[in-house]
Amino acid sequence: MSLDPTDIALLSHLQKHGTATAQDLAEVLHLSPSQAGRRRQRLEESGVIEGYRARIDPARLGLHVQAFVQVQLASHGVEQGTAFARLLRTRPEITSAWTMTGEADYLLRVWCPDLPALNRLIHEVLLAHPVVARVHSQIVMDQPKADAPLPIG
Amino acid sequence: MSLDPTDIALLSHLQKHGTATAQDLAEVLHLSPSQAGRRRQRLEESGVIEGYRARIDPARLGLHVQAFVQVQLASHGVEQGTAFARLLRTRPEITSAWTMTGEADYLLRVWCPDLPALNRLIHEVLLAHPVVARVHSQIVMDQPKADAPLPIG
DNA sequence: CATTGTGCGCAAATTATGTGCGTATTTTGT
DNA sequence: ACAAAATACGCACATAATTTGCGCACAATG
Repeated sequence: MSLDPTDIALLSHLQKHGTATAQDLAEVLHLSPSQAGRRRQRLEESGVIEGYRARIDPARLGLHVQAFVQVQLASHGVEQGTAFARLLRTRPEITSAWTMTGEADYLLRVWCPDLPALNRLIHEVLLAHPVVARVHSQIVMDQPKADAPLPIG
Repeated sequence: MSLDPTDIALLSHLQKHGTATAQDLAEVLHLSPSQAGRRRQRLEESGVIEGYRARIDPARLGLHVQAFVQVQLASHGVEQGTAFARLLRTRPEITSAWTMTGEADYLLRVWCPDLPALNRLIHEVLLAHPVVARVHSQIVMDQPKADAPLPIG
């Protein structure tokens, strides 16, 4: 499926205003509400739009500590990888995980209520896991740009 | 404002299903649609819910390269900080930026169409800026866990 | 140059939202 | 412990949004 400029504008708007009605979109796109709705539906069904999320203030949930944890595994077999991937999936405080070029095997983004909780995560969950060799954690002090929409157009 | 268990359940659901109707929420929470809607409204107005976003498949937008860039500034005055913060705001391909404990001053998460574009970002935007002293970039190879909801409950 | 396909707006049926209102439940203060 | 106040609740109904069918216009295709 290919995206025309109207699709791009629609995605760009929905990325910022996820609850925009078909009528709102119609105004932005200079289209009728029915047609705007049909385009959205098409983008949802084709998977370009993966879903919708409410954004919640972490502090209001008591999540006061955001940190990045770099993890090195003991060895680099397929088995170790899947075992660690399983761990990632089961821990909700790990909200994102990446593998990257460079020295560390994994970069984790984690949210915890406080420093003791982060400490427990590191020592009782990550380091306690047999495939984990080393971790290095950095605590977020400030987030001058917070999860902005993807660059479109 | 304090959050009771019903609020938590509501937030948890909206965080995954941002377009849930008041009726959907009513079912999940064992509440009437009107009351579910009122709770949602209250959480929006009080700022607990910061907004709603559509999640878009980056690859479908042609964004094939995700990377993290660590940046060290030339000096650490307030002026350098605000100058760099201004740069962050104007560049859409930088979707997040953090300051953290440890050696590097900033960690940036960036999305680019391809490696040449990332290279241009680094050399023509970041390193070209007078306050930037050093950058170190790591390209994401895989993301085993992708922007999961915040841990609630 | 005809045919096919795609995108469009309109209209109407269906579905969802949101507010007034009266009742129930919980909290607060004495 | 108990009365008063505050908060949360469901129902009903008015308003708003969605989502189809349908016919028309325009562009691509052969």
